[in-house]
Amino acid sequence: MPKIVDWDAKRDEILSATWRVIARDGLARATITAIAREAKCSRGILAHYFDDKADILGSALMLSHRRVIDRIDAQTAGRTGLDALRVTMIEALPIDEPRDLEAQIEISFWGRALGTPALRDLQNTEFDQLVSRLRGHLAQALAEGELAGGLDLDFAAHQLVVLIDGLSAERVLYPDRVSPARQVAMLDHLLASFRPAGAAVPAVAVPPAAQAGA
Amino acid sequence: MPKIVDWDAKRDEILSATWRVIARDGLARATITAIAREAKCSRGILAHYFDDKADILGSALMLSHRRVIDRIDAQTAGRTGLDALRVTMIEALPIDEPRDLEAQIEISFWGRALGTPALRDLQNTEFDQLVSRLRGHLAQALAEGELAGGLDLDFAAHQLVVLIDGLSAERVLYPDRVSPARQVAMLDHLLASFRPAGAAVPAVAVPPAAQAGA
Amino acid sequence: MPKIVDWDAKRDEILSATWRVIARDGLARATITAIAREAKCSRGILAHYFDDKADILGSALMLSHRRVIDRIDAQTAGRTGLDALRVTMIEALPIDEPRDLEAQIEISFWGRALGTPALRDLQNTEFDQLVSRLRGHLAQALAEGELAGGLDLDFAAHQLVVLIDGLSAERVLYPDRVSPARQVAMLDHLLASFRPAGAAVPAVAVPPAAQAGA
Amino acid sequence: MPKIVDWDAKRDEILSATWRVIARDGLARATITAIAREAKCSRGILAHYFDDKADILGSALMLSHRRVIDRIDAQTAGRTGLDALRVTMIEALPIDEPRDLEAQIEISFWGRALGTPALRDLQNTEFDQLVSRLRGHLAQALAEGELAGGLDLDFAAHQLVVLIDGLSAERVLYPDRVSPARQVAMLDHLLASFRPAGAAVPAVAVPPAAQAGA
DNA sequence: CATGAATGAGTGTTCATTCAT
DNA sequence: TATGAATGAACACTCATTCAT
Repeated sequence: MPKIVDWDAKRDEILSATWRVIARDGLARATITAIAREAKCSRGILAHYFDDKADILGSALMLSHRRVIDRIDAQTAGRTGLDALRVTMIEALPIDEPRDLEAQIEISFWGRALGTPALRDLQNTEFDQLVSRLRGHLAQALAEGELAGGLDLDFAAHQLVVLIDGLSAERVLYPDRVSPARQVAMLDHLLASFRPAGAAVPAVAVPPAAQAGA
Repeated sequence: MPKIVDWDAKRDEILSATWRVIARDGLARATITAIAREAKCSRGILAHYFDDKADILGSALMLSHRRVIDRIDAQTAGRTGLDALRVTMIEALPIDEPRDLEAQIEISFWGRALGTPALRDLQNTEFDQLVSRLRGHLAQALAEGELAGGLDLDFAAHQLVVLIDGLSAERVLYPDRVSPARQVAMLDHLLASFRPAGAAVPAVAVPPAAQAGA
Repeated sequence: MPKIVDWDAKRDEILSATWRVIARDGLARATITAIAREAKCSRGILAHYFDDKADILGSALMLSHRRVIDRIDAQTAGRTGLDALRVTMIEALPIDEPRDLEAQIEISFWGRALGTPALRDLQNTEFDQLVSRLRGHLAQALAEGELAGGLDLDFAAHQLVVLIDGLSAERVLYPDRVSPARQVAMLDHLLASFRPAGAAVPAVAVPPAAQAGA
Repeated sequence: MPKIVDWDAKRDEILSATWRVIARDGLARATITAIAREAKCSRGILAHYFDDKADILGSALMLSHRRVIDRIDAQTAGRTGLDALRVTMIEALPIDEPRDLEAQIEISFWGRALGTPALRDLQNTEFDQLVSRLRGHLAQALAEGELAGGLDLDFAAHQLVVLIDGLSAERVLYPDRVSPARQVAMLDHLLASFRPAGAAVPAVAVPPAAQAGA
């Protein structure tokens, strides 16, 4: 059914245009007109692919989340324990341009979530999903003896999420101060604190983006 | 003689009303009408105390920042080194209701800062101010032998700021998941990583708010 | 296929409504609401056809000028010298109802031009255009021996423009005192002063409007 | 009663400030606030000297008219016939800076008069007053044999008023194109046409302002 | 007398949405 | 399926006016 493919492709195209507008001008200026102009289509056409503006914005946020998840799924395939955990975190951090865009979208929606219960629920769901992934990798790492014995897995998973959110916010607000290398260094600093005392930190490959941006 | 009003008090009253609207309905719904209704005054009177809406919102953000700074100044008086550092961090974290409000204001403005250069500049200035404070306390702590010898002070100060931003965002988005006790625990986890290996962690008084909210 | 509308026709319709409002209520009362009501459309639709209110008012003035010019072009075709000059003047004077309307529009904008440089520039351009037309006809008339030898063409052209402006202002302010016949009489009085001493004044057809309104 | 003098002086001071605002920013921007700021007093004080804004503007226009009349009275004292007529016209033309200001005020109100019957009436009264003065001087000149026998006095008086209005409008809109000397030249051109054929035009003193601005 | 705080109506403008074509 | 004309509500802001001090 090529029709469906076209339909989804058109939706994604519109949502990508929405991202660009939000990242460039801010969520407050992401009007229907601006999105339509960025997507090079008429305003009315948006109503065919989306119910209303809230649907566009919500879908844009969900698409952003889904892309991160897909990327994490692709990267963690075949990996286990701390290795999988670290790769998951790397994919969630804004260490290159497309990930910067995702972080900008995410932070833009945080403020709006305050007065929009639907957005809060959506973000709570995403939060649960990410935490449970991280906690799963942590549990596996613990079982494989990679972590210190008394580590509180819930606490550790939460620390990781807080690190993602903190670094994402900083990266968006002060892009020059939060280089990819620094992000990875903070991640590794936190991961090191999870390991048993005196454990040798394994050499890990620094992702290309983090090298380039350092 | 005209009616005497306390100009600054009236301004603060309007800005407080602005905070409440932002925290309750979000920045996008913080209209002049909503602010005037919350402040129990007419729309027109706002023009007497502020140039325009941008002035109101910007002033609201600056007042929030100033209150945090004032509180930190009051608490750090007479303290030095890691003690002063920890107190500074505690005052910057959303561990009770008024601090929650400040965090909500802050996160609300993050998204808007994307498309508003004036806001970006304002927040960059605040960032510098906070980092230099934290770094000052760290340098003093290092001089007093409280920290590990090889500690990178800039990196450590940055980690602290990232922790504040990450916890603030989480607290605003998922208030039930980020208890005050957990925030303090994450702070102490990070501070412990700054100390020399094997150093005894001094017993610190957990702030009342963190106890109550746990 | 979307609804087909004649863009220019719709614009002209709105501008005509604008004229009526200005002539009836004055430029100060020519609000967007009043114009929309006169044009029997919503306020929002005006934004589809014009950038903003200044665009509406400026376009209204330019359309008025253009209609005068078009009329002059039509009437002067095939005429030369003093004959063309006189016809040009007749078309620029408020000697019937549609020309009265144009004069009202024009005089209304004079006051606003004081504080609006864009309007001043627009009117300067129109002034140049009219003066050069008049001077061209005068030069031709001089070449054909219709004028007194020592006539200062620039001065004469200026006198004609001053007459138009003076009669337009008077007609708008005191319509009952400035009949079409009187306007033509003043025009012919001035034209007679351009002719060689003792020259016979050719019989000219008084325009129907001037007869009717006398 | 010095109190009254002060009161009138204060009124005149406010009205002069009103003139300056109108001439600089246009009638549309002549707000109560702008006038109060120009007059260096509070907004509320204006309510003590005038009923409302319409009273301020109307009074400003009337004061402008009264000053012209006073000046004409002073200059025509002891003069008769064409001499008095010419002096009257000179005083009514914008040939120096203070008279330019009066012309700007006058033209500004023309547009507003369209939608404001009270202003129309006021200006009609002024028109009558000026025309009757001019006609009186013309009648005297005719009686003294200064004019051509068949001259239509009403028509001639009207021509003079049209010249004033036309030159005033031109001077306001295109100040550089309508020098004082040119204004006087046009006036004298018109006056010459009133004289008997072949009559010698008496040498007249060109006013200093007209000389300077030429 | 004089001040300036306060009000509320009115302005131009932006915007999401609907609907006929 | 797609267009864009049209609507009406909401917005920030300006302003003349009133009134307590």
